[in-house]
Amino acid sequence: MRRNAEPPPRDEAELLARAEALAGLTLGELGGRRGLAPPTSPRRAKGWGGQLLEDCLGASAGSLSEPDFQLIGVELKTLPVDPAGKPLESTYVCTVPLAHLASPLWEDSNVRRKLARVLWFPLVTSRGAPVHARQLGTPLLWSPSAAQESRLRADWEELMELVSLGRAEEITARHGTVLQIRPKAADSHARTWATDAEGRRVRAPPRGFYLRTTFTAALLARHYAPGG
Amino acid sequence: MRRNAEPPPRDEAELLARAEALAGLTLGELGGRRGLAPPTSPRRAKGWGGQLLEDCLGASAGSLSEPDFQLIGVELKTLPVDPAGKPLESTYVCTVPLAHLASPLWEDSNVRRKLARVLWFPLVTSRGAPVHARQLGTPLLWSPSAAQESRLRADWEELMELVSLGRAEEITARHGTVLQIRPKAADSHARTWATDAEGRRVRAPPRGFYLRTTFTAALLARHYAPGG
DNA sequence: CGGGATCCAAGTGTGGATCCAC
DNA sequence: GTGGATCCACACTTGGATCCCG
Repeated sequence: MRRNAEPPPRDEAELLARAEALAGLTLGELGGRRGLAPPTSPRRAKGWGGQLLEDCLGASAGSLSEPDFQLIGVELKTLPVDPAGKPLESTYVCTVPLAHLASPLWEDSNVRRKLARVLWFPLVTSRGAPVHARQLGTPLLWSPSAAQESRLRADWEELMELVSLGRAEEITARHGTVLQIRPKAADSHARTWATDAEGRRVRAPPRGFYLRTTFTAALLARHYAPGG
Repeated sequence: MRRNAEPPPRDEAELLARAEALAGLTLGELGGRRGLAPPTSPRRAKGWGGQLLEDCLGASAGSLSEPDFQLIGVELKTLPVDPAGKPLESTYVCTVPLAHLASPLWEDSNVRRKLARVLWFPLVTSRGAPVHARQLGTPLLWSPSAAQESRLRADWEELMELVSLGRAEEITARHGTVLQIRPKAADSHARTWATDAEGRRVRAPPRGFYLRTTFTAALLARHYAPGG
């Protein structure tokens, strides 16, 4: 990837215009424009669509801990949906900081920063259909409503309190109503540095924050539903 | 590399025996034993000989900040020499910690740890000869004499005092009588984190500690010279 | 159905050093 | 001669996510 990437968009209007121009294309067609063939196995296609879109829309290359579109502060997220528009998967947000004991503030959190402004790109994914047939829907430029941010914040504070106490091991994907914590690693053997309840540096599985499908489903529904 | 590496030696005697059995071989012959052909361009061969030898002698794979032979606490260093046995290059020891302000102690330094016990392997390198013709000399298991350690320590303390003051930028390869600091990076654009004179985190070129050739020449001479 | 497990690409850092222009 | 610049391999990390079995 990162071959012949587009220049960064200068403002949200330009980004949205570019994005809307891609609606309706399949990943096969989009890849063809850049001379790239989608992986044939779905397992090997994880992330491929998202990175292809980044190139096509001019996201800054490999920006670390920066929004995908740094200049204008927008994060790009593809969202696999079924033909009815219902999200099929949870959405990864960012890694969970397991090594810092100090109880952090929502205002300073990566979750809040990442979700402050998002360009959602639905990707219509039919069960059993090949990767190249996945089809881009209509993109949506979004910021959390007050109610949405409250829910995110409540979950985040509850989860991070456990993390700050060195009790991250107790957290499962069942915690959190809209935001959850799940493994985020190459495999279950991966380890990163964490702080345990006694303040010692220990090895623990890396984790990530994810948005539940109920949250992204509601978000899409508010914009695309008849009368929404 | 790391293909079919040998098991680690159990003690210094076993390591030295294995090493001595390789004396006289060329890199071409040694690589042939493992089915590996030396790079044809000298530029692309940097480090190749050293890593090949690690495999042949059973060094622990990719051990980070650990001696090459962890079990027995020995570091392996190849040393390019001319046909008369005189070192052709300085010897890289370890990276310079640029980010920590606290003035460190020689006793805790990586330089001291790395050089506490070294298996030196001369590699006879004739000017203009191809990589495969470089020939292993007689290995030497070494620890610093009291006088050698005093010199290393004096240089290290002088250099690290400047580093601790955030004045690493003032250091050139001209400092130090036996130990020097030089760039250690993919290229001159590389940057790592450092602390400046005002205590701010800044970007700076990565540096390494190197032994001057005068030091390694004297070290070899003491063992191999007639009457040494 | 969804919680736990996994997959790819690319950037970064470290360890192995020697190259080469001035 | 040698100070500054460079070269390769590989582990690790992060960012992009979706897979898939119980």
